[in-house]
Amino acid sequence: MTIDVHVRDLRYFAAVAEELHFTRAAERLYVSQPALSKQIRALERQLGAELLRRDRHGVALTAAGAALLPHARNVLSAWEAGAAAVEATEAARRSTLVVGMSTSPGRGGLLPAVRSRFTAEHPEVTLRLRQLTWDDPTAGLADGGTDVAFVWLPLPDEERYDWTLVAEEPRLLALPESHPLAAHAELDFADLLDEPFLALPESAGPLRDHWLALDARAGRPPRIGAEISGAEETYEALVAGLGVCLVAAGNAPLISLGGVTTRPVRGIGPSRYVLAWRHEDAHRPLVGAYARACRSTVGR
Amino acid sequence: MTIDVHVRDLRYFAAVAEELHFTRAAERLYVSQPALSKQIRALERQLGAELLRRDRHGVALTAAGAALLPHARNVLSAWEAGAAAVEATEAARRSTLVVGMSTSPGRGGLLPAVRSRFTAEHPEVTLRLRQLTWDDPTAGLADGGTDVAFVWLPLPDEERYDWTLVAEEPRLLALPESHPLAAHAELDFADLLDEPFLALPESAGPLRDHWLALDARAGRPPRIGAEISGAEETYEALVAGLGVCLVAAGNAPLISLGGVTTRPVRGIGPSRYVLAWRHEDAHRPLVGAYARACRSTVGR
DNA sequence: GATCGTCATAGCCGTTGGTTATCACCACAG
DNA sequence: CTGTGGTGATAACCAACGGCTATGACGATC
Repeated sequence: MTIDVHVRDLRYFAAVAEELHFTRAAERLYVSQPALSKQIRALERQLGAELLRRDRHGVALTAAGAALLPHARNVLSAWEAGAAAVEATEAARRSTLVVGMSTSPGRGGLLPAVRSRFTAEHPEVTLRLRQLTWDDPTAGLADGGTDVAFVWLPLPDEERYDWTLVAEEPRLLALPESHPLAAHAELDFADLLDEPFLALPESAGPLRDHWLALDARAGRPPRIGAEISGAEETYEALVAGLGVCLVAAGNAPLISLGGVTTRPVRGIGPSRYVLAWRHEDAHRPLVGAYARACRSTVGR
Repeated sequence: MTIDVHVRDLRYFAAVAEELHFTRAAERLYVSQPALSKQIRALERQLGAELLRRDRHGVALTAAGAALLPHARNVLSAWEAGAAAVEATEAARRSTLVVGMSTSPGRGGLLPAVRSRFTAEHPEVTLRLRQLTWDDPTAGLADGGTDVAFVWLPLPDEERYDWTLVAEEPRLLALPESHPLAAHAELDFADLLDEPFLALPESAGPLRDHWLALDARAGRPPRIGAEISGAEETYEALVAGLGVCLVAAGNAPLISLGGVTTRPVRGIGPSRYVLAWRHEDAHRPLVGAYARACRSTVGR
């Protein structure tokens, strides 16, 4: 059976113990004298001990009060430190922006350009870059690990996020150079329905379906050759012949290395690459500023 | 502008931070889960910082929460120590009885006899003896310095105290052997009305009047030779011829030293020596026990 | 696809913590 | 002796707090 106390009451007690005068202490604490009187009595009742003796000659500490006073001060300073620590952490958070991304956005120095625009406007802000795996299609937005993120549409829980368009790119088919279909300069998606595909993890949700082009399969389930959650992994799976996969045109260079190539595909739409943030963060100045910096960099 | 907090809320927070599970923490804290949830949110609102992140995968500490946790533990342990200190002090007070007296009660080993009876009944109790000056006719009862006290009636604020009779003794006149009145074996108070008297301090109130035998003066104000607030002082004042004074028969030996003597006085009543305590302490076991020990010692 | 378990919300109610107005008491000046 | 000023305590009132039960939204699981 622990007995708790309001830190305020200890502050009140310490003030009275210092002043040895209720009215003056009440003034110092910006409360009325009866309120102070009542709170001190409540504290005494709660502790089952008389802390202050009031008589004709004034106010004096009792033994119990004298025993409590240093501890009360300890509690007060401990709490002060705690509140300050939270405040400091919070201030750091407010002046730090974490940018999430799955693979590098690349695309001709987009990231450095946005950074320089942003830091020109907010030189005091620390900009942190965070790379996340493909398990999380929101690149850290969902769990608060990031404040803004470069991601591919569609996002899960779409209404929870706002975004601004970075690029809209056609999807190419990535496949081993040795693959029979590599002989064609351009492909038709209808010819790929039976091909094993490399797929994002289940947790990627609608984004996984998008890169499988589920909407172009008329209900026929795709064959899954392997699951991939990184660029190197994808390259290895392609070389190993585990399957083929769609990639955005802008990402083609990342995997078009020895033994892997890409081909245009008819019959599927483009993909949209966006900078996204949580809807509830829309008002945060840094989020807005970064989005603006991104927009004006892209729109140039 | 200081922000206070209820220690309970920190306890709640620490519990959730340890369990990382609201329902389990609520059980451990013996509160309902909604109550816990609400209090944590209130704490977060008060601090203006998210302390815990709740999402599909469970509960996790945020940076602010992690920053707060050790401080919260500090506050909790500081308060625990404070409460324990008060409790210890209070326990000591409950097991200590402070006995006040102005001069030694003397009277044939009364004090040791009461002590041995009392400690036989309460061997665990510390009995402290405290000597007080004649400025305080209640011998420390008024300001709480003592729990019980051997005093002379009448007391100021008589209704505030209870008492049990120790002795009823005639009042003698103490005077220098060289004084003309010392020639008589017995005196009449009417013959003393013009004598300068030694008086207790003003603060002694009605007791001062009693030792001046004000009620036997028919309104004629006494002549005050000096104020006295101790036995040695009284002896010196008598020897110096500053005045005479009344003393209880039982106290006569204390000042009947070289050059000072006492004589019976007709026309004034006796004095009552009592063990007294504050009325509000009447129920305290130790007070009652001491009074009982005193009564049975006296009544023997 | 129903169920379970999680945390959040709603609505209710006794308690708390503040207010102003007033009292009882004492010291002190006239 | 008698006002008068200043002390802390008390009364009456009221908004906010802190707890409860019941219920909801949402994933995870079988």
